[in-house]
Amino acid sequence: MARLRVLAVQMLRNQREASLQALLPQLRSRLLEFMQGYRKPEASPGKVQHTTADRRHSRKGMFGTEGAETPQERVVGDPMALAPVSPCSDSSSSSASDESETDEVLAIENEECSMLAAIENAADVDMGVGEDDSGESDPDCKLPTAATRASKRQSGSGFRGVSRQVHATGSVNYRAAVSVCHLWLKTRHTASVEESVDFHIILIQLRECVEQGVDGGDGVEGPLSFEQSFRAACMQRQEDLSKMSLSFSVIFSAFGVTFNTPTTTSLEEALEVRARLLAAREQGVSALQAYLLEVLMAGRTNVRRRSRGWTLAEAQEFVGRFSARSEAMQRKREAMKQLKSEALQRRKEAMEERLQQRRAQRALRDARKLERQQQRLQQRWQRVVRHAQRALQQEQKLSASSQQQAAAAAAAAARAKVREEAQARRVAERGRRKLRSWTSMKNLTFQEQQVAAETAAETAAAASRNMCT
DNA sequence: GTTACACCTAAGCACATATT
DNA sequence: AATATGTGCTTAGGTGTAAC
Repeated sequence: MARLRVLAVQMLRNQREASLQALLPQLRSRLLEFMQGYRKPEASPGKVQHTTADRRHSRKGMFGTEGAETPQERVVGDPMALAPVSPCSDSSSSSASDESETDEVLAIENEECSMLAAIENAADVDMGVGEDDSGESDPDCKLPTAATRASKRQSGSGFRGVSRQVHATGSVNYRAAVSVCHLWLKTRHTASVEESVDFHIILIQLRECVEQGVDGGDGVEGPLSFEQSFRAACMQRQEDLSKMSLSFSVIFSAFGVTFNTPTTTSLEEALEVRARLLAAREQGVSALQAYLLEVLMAGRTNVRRRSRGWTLAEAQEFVGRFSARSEAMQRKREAMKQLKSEALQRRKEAMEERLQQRRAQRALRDARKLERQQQRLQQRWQRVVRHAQRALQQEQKLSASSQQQAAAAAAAAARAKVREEAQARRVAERGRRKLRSWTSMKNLTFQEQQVAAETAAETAAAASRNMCT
């Protein structure tokens, strides 16, 4: 394990500048080499037999009281190939140079560990998407999409599709599992992570083969049904599959209920259950319930270990969930619809209310405007009235004064007339006096008398005019 | 609705120890 | 010695759920 770390870190250090694409296959192949080298010597497929010796050995290893670690224990104790380890754990089997390098590794482990994990993931991606020509391609241990890579969910084993179980006693087990179109394939548990990874690789190859068969891909004569394709793929890998003690269950969700059928070791049974469940789902809730009830109540023969059976009441209660859930979903849909329409109604009402408010506001504004206009008119009117009154008063004043003036004028005119008349009389008197004096002057010619008379008349007239002005 | 897990429960086995 | 019972461990089967 330490060697692997050293190799990994060396490669990282040496090739940090190199492109990731170039680095990943090498790292991956080294990892697989290591894992191959550490493969458990005994390969006992099928049921695991616990001999007394095995168990004693296992217990010694478990409690760590005596004896050297077996390879298996080392793998179990160090399930993550690239996980941190204590410095002394590998000291007995490591060379001096390895030790120093291990120390170095440990020193930079914190820094590198996350990077290694990232690279491991990236390597998986690389192998899942791009093809590795090394012949050790592992299309299986992959995190194929960015979305999956970003997922917080992480396999405890460090390998996609291989789950890890740690028991209270500290023992660790691995199991590979893959789902293929509702069919869930699980291998037996193994104590060795690499064995489970191998199993998972085989399962993924199987899945790809099945999908190719269904799609009518390369080397396949036309599209096959899922069952045909699955059977054919299993036939091709019969030898590998026999080592894995595969068990099948159908994972399915319908009408809002997710469930899985009881596990079976019979592929044919699993395929049939799957096909019939899919068909029943198409037909509706009651058809699905009927068939599922049949499945649950059927005696189970193709199992390694029988789990609890279903009583009729339990099975009925379970299948009843479908109709209940279906009804609940229907109710939910209706409720949603109702809510939606209510929301729409509320929105409409709110809009109407806002509109009314706006109208009321506008009316209020208009009323205020009108009021202001009226006030202005009123004020203007009042001003006009005051003005008119003042004008009238002035008029009246004027009229009164003009009357006084007229009266005064009339009085003055009368006085003037009197004066004028008096003047005229005086002038006339003077003229008469002159005339009398002229008559006394008898020696004046007639013409001179005429001129004198005219002059006297003009003087009288001028005097009269002067009086008038 | 599907997939890929993590996690839990319990069946089944082997062994130790107590009882007959 | 035979049998019953308790304990420890492995692993099959099943459930829940996050992420998509």
